[in-house]
Amino acid sequence: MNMLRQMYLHVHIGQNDGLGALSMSNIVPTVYIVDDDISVRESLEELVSHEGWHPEIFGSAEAFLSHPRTPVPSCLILDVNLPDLSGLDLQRRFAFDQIDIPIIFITGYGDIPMSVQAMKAGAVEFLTKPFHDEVLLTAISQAIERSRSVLHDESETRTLRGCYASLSPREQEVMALVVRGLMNKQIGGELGISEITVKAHRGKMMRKMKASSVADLVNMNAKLDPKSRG
Amino acid sequence: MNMLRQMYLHVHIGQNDGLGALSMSNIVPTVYIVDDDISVRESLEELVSHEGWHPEIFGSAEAFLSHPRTPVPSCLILDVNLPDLSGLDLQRRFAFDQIDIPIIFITGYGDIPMSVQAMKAGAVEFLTKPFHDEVLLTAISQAIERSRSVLHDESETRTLRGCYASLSPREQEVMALVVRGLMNKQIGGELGISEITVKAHRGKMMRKMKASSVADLVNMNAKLDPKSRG
DNA sequence: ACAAAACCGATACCTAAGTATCATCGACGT
DNA sequence: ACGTCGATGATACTTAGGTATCGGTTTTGT
Repeated sequence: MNMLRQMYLHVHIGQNDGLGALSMSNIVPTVYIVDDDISVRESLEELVSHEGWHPEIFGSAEAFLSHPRTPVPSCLILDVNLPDLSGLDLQRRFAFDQIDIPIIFITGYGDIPMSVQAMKAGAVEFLTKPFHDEVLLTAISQAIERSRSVLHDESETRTLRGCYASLSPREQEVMALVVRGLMNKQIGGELGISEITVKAHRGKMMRKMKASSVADLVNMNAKLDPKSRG
Repeated sequence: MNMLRQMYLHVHIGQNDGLGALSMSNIVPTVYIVDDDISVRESLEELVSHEGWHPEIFGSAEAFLSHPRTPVPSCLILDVNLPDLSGLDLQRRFAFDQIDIPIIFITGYGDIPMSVQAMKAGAVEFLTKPFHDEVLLTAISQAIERSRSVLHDESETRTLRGCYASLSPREQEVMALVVRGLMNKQIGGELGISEITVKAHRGKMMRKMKASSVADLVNMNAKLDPKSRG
């Protein structure tokens, strides 16, 4: 336990690894704790900080929502039975808002339909009190791993969207046809323009997208538009 | 209800849609029912067949396992509490054997950890008795939809694997470098052969893979090797 | 041992892709 | 009104990709 804490402390104050903020391997993850029971909050806070993570506690879903979230790997330990806005409500709201934060539910009074709904909606874990600390800690680790990969993915997608948005309408059209494997003359036919003009658009598009090859571009497009694949 | 049954009957005896067996839209899906309670089996069998699906009933996990499964869209209604091999055991076994059949759990005596485990392992639904017929029927519909897409996917992947397996070792190496976006001369450099030889391998590879373009090939490769992407 | 296939490479030829330069036209904003 | 940018296209040139045909060696399976 103590070693773990030291390790996190060390990497926290250590040098950047050269990969930039995207690697996130030198950042202390945040564990949000939302529970209306003050004693639960405090004991979880202690447990989480003792493992080297950064805890942030809230007494209600509303309090959590009004708090700005920083872009670091994080997860949410969420009581199902909250006054006003319940844990499941909050999860639904995140889904609606396209916010992907891994959720670990805990509850004293839960039932099977509740747990099934939570898991269907993508929860990492659904624990009933009382539970062993290690079970929760394992779940947190998994959740944070997932958060890491989600953040990495989102940052990549944001960059791609930025590139794509910088394309002119024509360049976007040309790109769509290039990733479908059409030749320049076919693209020209589709768009009713000459082959040489297609080459001009295509070249500019490739530079704007920072794509080094068609293969590269196809992979970018798959990330931008996942349903472009069967 | 009656209309539904007639509809399924109609498509069953109707003509093929011209898309081949892959479309599966003219095939009656199979619903496997595994429960040790004979009265449950019979009532579910009646319910399922009344909806136009083809029920197959089993009294134990072992009986189900020894029965050959046909390649049609299907799902499994599985009692959690079975003697010998439990429902969760069976699910684990399917996961181990890479068999992807959508599972709907039903149980009279279940708890939350059980349901959470089942859902984590990919179950479509986890119902506690008693439940309304329509809830189960909705779950079955979803499960069969999933099965349809899984079958479609698997058949596609099988075809691709067949093509890939027909490639010579060298052709496979060339393909790997082509989908990474390398030019022929670079590929030659990597493999220590001349550019013209790369062209020969590449041409033969493209024909064997039935790929009409590099874009096409990249998409094929993504299906064959999903982790080739970030 | 012999045939088949894989592997390698050269010449020749054609098509496709990419770049650079120049030019025209219209839309949009200052 | 002027400048910028997007879109279009022509000429000219270079590089890359693809095929066909020929030849050779090595490996492999029967």
